[in-house]
Amino acid sequence: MPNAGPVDPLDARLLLELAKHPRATTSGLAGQVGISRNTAQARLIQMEQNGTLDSFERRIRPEALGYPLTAFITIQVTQRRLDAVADALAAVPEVLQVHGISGPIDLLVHVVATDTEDLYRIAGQILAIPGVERTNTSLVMRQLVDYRITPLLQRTAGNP
Amino acid sequence: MPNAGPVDPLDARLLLELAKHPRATTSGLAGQVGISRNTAQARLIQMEQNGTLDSFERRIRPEALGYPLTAFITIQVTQRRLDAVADALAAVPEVLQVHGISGPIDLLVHVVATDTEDLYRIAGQILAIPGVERTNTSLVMRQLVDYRITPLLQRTAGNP
DNA sequence: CCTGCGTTGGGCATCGTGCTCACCTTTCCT
DNA sequence: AGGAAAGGTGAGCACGATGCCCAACGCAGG
Repeated sequence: MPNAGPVDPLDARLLLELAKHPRATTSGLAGQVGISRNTAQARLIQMEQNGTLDSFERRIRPEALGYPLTAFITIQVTQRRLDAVADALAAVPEVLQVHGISGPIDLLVHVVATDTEDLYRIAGQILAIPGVERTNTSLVMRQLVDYRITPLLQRTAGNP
Repeated sequence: MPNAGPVDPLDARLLLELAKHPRATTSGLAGQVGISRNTAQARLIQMEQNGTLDSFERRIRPEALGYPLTAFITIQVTQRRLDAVADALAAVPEVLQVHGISGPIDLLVHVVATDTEDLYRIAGQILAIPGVERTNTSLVMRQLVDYRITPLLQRTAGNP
């Protein structure tokens, strides 16, 4: 498993630059951050391998693929069927991610859909999975804060 | 706003290759997909600009920054205070994303923390925001399905 | 004091990039 | 049918970036 990639301030500054300019070259990044190209290259390769960076899939917007609707479905599962339910969820293409969470609700499922009808179909498909007791679908109507991690990066970088 | 980037099967195949090899070169991708380098380059640049691709931030793992805990906090908000609450949430670095959702619960907040104590502090900080009526914190204990979008990509690519 | 470890600057051959062009095919419009 | 528009192709070219090597330096811990 990906061990904790201990990101030091130097790495953080490189990542901040990358967040601003995803297509920046290694040499360019080195210049911006003020380190030698060799060091920048070493750090980047290391980060790509030690689990600091997630899959490229994260950058692909479902909207662009024709799935403009996002919803979160909470699931209560018959105990001891968690893994079986997870497998069944993984078989649904529109399921992007499944979290096992604490509390009365067992699963939080991140799904996308082409339209409301499609979402209804997917919700039904999930409800039909053996072991699924109860579901609750919440449609995402607005992104009030878009995904960002720069605040934490700046903290690691020693925010100047 | 990013208009829908209509991803065609060719784009999808490029993205699938990129998902497998994030550091692949444009020339390499063109070879793998079986198109000319010129076309691949044009498609990639276009996707980077028309909103098909999300920010690079998405690929940075919070765990690597020293935030191994992930939680989802649901919030009920005093109506008409949504934007004010959203602004206050955006001021919390550990808040990665905020969704406005349908149903009795108004907001779904994605947060990370260094440990449980840290999470408790953040939850308290959120509860103290004027307009926040009720919160409910669910700790993510396991990723039952890791984020993936390849199933949808393969569908777009005309899954062979 | 000495030994690793990471950074540095230099250098080098190769490859990738960004860009331009002429040419071709397909599609759509008149 | 004719013709324009859009997108793919192969070729070419100058420049920069890449991957890799090495000797030297500063700094930490033993």
